[in-house]
Amino acid sequence: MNLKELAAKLGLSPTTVSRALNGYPEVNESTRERVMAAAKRHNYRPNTRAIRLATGRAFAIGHVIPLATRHEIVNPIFADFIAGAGETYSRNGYDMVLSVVPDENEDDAYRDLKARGSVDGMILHAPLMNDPRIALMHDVGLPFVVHGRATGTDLPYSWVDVNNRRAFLRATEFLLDLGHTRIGLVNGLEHMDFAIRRRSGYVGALGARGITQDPALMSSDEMTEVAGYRAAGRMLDLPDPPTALLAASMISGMGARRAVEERGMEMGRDISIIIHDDDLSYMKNGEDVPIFTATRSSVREAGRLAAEMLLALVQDPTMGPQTRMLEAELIIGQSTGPAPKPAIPKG
Amino acid sequence: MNLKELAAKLGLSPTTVSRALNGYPEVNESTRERVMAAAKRHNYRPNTRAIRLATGRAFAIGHVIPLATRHEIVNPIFADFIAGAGETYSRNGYDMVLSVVPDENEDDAYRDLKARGSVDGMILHAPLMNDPRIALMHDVGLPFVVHGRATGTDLPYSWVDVNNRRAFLRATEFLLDLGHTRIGLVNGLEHMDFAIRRRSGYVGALGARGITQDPALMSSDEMTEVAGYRAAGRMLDLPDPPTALLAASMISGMGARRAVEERGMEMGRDISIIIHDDDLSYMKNGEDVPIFTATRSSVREAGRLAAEMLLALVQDPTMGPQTRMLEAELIIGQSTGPAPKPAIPKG
DNA sequence: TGTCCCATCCAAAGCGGTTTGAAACCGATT
DNA sequence: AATCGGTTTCAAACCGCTTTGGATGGGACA
Repeated sequence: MNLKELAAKLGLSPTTVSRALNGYPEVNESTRERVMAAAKRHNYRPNTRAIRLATGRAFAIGHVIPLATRHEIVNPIFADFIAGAGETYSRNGYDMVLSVVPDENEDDAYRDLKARGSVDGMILHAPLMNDPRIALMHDVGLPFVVHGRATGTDLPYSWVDVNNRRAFLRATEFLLDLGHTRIGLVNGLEHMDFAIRRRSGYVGALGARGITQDPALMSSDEMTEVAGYRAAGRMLDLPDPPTALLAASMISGMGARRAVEERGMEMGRDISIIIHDDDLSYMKNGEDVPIFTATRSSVREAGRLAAEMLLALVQDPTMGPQTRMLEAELIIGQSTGPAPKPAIPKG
Repeated sequence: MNLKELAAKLGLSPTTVSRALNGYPEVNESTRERVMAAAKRHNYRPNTRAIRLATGRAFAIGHVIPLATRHEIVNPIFADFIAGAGETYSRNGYDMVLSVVPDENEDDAYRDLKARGSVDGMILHAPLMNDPRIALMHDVGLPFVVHGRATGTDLPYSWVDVNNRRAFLRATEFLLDLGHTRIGLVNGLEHMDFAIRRRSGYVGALGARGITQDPALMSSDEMTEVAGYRAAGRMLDLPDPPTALLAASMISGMGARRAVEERGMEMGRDISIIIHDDDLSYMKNGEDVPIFTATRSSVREAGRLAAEMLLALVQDPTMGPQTRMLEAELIIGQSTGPAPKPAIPKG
């Protein structure tokens, strides 16, 4: 059932039917009702392919997912972001198209989506320091929103981000207040902007208390369980091991916990751990009592907000760059406690 | 730059240019080369919106993601499947459109995607027992592939699935061979087909050795860390606790591990754990030595295979239902060992 | 009664490709 | 020179919708 057939059945022109369905004023209310009723009765749905061609709009938002070789973006965090964004899209009648491409083709993917007219806007994931994609997107000329920020870029752009620096600053201060002075950082990859900011918060807090940073207590790797395990393990095996750890994610934290428990230590007593909790639906930080003390900020909510921002930009491209900073909460769980007294009693 | 402009520049008709670019035989080779060169030079990309309308095909595959209220599908396993499938799509010039909808609208979402012509085929996720979506999809009339199977459905359909029953049968036998007789099952939700099959494998293996099943040793819940923790904890606190556990996923297993370690036990010595490992990119089961003994089958690979199967079906709809059964490997890790001698010597 | 203005509806021209049916061209054959 | 078959090209219709630019008709007003 298409527009023409429906119009014929009603004894009206396609023009009028189209207008009636799309709420244009120049159609008699009784006619509109008749059209609406007939549309429902015949289960008419306008063909999106035709709408897209006719309007020149795609009613779709693109997400490019680079694959594998450089680093892996398809992680649980990404999944939750997508879920949040997708929710917003479908509520607004937009499709979400994911383009999974080998990362050497990433630039082409953005250009292609634009040139072939498959999307009206895009979300940029996992921005790096000086991320070249910001310039690329300006060149491409499609509205876009970055999930995160790209330090070093001087071009304007819209973003939604967590205040990563402040989150890790506060987490570090919290540990310092508990008497910890040897604090290890199990960070994400530090070519990623968020990881740089987190480190800056960590370093800043230490500096403010006059504690000099120790490179042996700072690691940077993928946010996987295994990487967290490895990094934590290395630090714990130092002659002068940390009494507290800061981990980049729930998953890193689980790895760290494995390393801790493997060494017969107990979290919250022998060693304190704070993680950043993205509030993933499948990886909740415990139930009533949080497992980990954590800086928490829902990445799903970030997805929703980024999508809303982007749709607004798509609807009104004259709107200038928008920004939205989310603050992480500091949630106290069972994984932190006062710094243990040194093993060799000092008095 | 569109087709008409390009044709004008070349002094050719749009027809010829279109044919030249699409490899039709009725165009002079020298003309084709001239056209190809010009297309590249002017960076011409055909507008997908127009192609879609003209050909009546969407060049896109749909995935419907029901949201939240019933159960949560947006999990790391899903993410990896999507990554695998997406890879195949883009290699074949197809888009992947995700439709994230409140689950009470799930049926409408399938119908909508078809009626509005946004996709040429769909993948069905997380099939249930007697899943009504199989009938729905037959009604909708688009090619589709199910990731998993739907026990109880008598309609034909294409699927890609892991041999879940056999995997859990073998895992259970492995534990029995190690002398375990009290084996707990930390299963996924048992309205999901894969969970039913796993239980059937587990029950089957016990039965074959004449061990009567104990309802207290069988749990069914979401595959989250917390749920795994809770289920394992409950079993461990029984007067007659299990000496081994079978967990539904890496994440459930991590929860189980937490419960185990919280009780001062050691995995592989005091209690054996086998998990099902979907070989998730962000949640590898250790490095050289696996953390958990596991039944392993890459869900990402399943995504690739399902996508390939679907594209074949889309290209040739007369092709009958296809099926593909994947066997899980049994990987020996550090989490299993012989059943501990009973605490109170019996003889 | 004739005009004018609205409210309402419609024909037709896009959108940017694909595809059908026919025309133009060319060398070969009679 | 006329005919023919094959190759190459093109004009125009079409996909299913939106949107522009009228047309139509009826009531208000002079």
